[in-house]
Amino acid sequence: MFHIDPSKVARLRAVLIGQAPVDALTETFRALGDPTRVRVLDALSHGELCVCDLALLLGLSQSATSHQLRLLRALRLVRTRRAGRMVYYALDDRHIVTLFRQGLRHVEESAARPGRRLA
Amino acid sequence: MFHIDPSKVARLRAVLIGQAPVDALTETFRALGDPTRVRVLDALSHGELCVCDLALLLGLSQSATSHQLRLLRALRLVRTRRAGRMVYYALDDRHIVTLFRQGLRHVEESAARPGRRLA
DNA sequence: TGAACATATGAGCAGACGTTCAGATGTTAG
DNA sequence: CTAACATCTGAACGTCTGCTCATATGTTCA
Repeated sequence: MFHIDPSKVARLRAVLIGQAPVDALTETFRALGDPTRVRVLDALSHGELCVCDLALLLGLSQSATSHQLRLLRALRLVRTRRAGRMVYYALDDRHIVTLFRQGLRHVEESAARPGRRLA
Repeated sequence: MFHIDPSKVARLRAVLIGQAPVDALTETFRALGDPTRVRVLDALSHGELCVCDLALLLGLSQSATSHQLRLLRALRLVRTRRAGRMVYYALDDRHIVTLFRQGLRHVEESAARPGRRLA
């Protein structure tokens, strides 16, 4: 394989982020890269919800909802509050909403431009 | 399945974002949810690169690099500039960098807190 | 305690994803 | 034109993902 400018590549290596941040970023974005989880976070951005109401809202089974919430919790995107047998889920912090809204801004602006898609 | 507050759920339905924004958001975040693509965008945030140098930088085959760039281009995250036989890729707009950096801020702050993980 | 309830979790499966491999496309130089 | 080159693309393959199903955990109330 041929390369135009190996010295530029060498210089870049020193600037790029390391494996740990890459992996953390990937995990976070991957969590947001699923329609169900996007809808979960959108719903929770309006306030906490118990698992059963969230399941009703999204038209999901209780099990599927719980599995997704578990994943989001492991990534610290949501946190829980127990109230008797119910468990209420909420966004972990304002950072998540910011990230979410920034993504929305991108897709809205992107949709405004003429677009080509994959086959 | 039982539900605590169906009326709250009904009220929420009117506020949630629709399917088109959900899908667009999902697509965008999913594109960022892969370590290879995270590294591609990180690299391109420092300036445009041709496919071969990008492949060298990331230790990927030319084909794998091209496939990923194609995906990123379809999502309007990167754009191309042809110069002879070479094709240079660059981030499509500043929005992408913002989204990327906001994600970084989250994972850095999140890493600072004590964390629990999945099994 | 025991029954009912709300949620959590493990196994299994169909579909999606990222890579490699082989070959196509489009460009430059002779 | 042909040869060399840089990139693109389709097919195929192993892996990962998100769901369902069945069951476990932990709570409340009689």
